[in-house]
Amino acid sequence: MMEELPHRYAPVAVTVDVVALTIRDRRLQVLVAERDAGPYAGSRALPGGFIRPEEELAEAAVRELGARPAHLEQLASYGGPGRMRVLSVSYLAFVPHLPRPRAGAAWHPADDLPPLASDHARIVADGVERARAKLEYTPLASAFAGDTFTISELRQIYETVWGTRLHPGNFHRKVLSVPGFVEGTGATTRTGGVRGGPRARLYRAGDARLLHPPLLRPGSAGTAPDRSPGRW
Amino acid sequence: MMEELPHRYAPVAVTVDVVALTIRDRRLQVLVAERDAGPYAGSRALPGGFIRPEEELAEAAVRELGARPAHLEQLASYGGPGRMRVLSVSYLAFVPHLPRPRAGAAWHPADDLPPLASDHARIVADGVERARAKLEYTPLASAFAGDTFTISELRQIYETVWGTRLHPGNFHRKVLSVPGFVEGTGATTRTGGVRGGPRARLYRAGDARLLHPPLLRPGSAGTAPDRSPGRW
DNA sequence: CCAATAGTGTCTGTGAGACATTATGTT
DNA sequence: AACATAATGTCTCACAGACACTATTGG
Repeated sequence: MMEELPHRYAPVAVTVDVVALTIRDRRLQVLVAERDAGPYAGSRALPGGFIRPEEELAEAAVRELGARPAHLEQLASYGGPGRMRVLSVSYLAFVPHLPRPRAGAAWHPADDLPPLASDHARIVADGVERARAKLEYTPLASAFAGDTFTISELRQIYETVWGTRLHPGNFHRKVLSVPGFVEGTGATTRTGGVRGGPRARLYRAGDARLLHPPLLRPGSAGTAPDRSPGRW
Repeated sequence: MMEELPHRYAPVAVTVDVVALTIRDRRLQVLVAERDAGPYAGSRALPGGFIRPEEELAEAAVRELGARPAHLEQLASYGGPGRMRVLSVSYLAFVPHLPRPRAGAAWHPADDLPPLASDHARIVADGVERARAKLEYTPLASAFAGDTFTISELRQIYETVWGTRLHPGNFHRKVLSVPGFVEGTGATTRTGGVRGGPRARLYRAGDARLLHPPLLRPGSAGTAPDRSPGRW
């Protein structure tokens, strides 16, 4: 079925902006691009750009990111007259390791960002909060890790994204008790920790897509998933 | 700063489509509009239309809905080449009572919808799932009720949206134990239930915006095989 | 009287968190 | 030797769910 192009309505320019998160130096970091042209030239902004006629929204996000993330999901759309007829569809991406960012882009700590164009700072805040909530009830923390990882490495991911310390023993038992969260590889690390300790067992991501029961953020007051983008 | 209109990029037509939910006849119902013009004339679709230059996205959603909902939040955006350069930003609305739908629109049970245009059936599915999740950790169930309501009425809302039966006694105690969920009015219903029983106390929505601890859906918890014979 | 409902009490299993313990590594 | 870490065990508290029970209303 073909939808006729409604040219009698004022057209809108649609961009895709990506909140790409990784963990580097034990900090949650966001990919920030330098704008080399346009009215915001010289300033910084999220990686993004105008969508092309033949591509899906998610494809545009991957193209603007310049790499295939371990996880990608839509965040929200931001429009309104304050944006001069530019509608931004934002995406959240989890990127493992430290891929070298494409030219003109650099990682910045999520809690120490430079000034960003438009309302991108708010988009980042929405993305970080979404990421924190996602770790509670999905196994996506492993999207920040390599193919195999130890329970301690997984715990560090949680601690970094949530900004809290977690009890190592309880975390260990909890992760292994959730079906499908991780599965053992039979292997262990080649050496103990930097400061000693036995070799840790290596795990890979399991096949669960949701965690039952979830790993709840400590500090009982406070955390609830907020999937609603924008108050209106 | 002014953002220059990037006319060198192919423009896109942006619509806002609303998944409006209410509870009628103890069923979750969705507002469906008749399309009176355009390529889908005669078919049904979600209430929606093209955004206007001077309005916010949420304003457009309220305008297309034709009424101010008790709750409104953005759902997601749907684009891609399969939609012929029409990008749809969808919204989820909770509507209390049974306001008379505007001309050309009618309520349909969410689990028995007529064929809808484009991918609107999927948008409805996304909206219903979002609504179910929202009831778990927000007090928004009261958005389906009147100004005051009984605990039983609140429970019926949960049962209808979730499609499950809930234990009356446990639900009662749970709701009253969550701070800020409901607050008593001091009044009671004028009569008992249709089939008897004492007069129920009336409550109004409290000031909490999040429920902690949340009301979890039964069935989602408990990975172990269901050992309880009595199913509520 | 009978049935249905409002509201409360009580018990139990589960799980989170605090803390302890043992084994195994590194410096 | 000293210490950090991996992994597991134990205890307690909170809470969800099952179940019981009383009081109050309509038919």
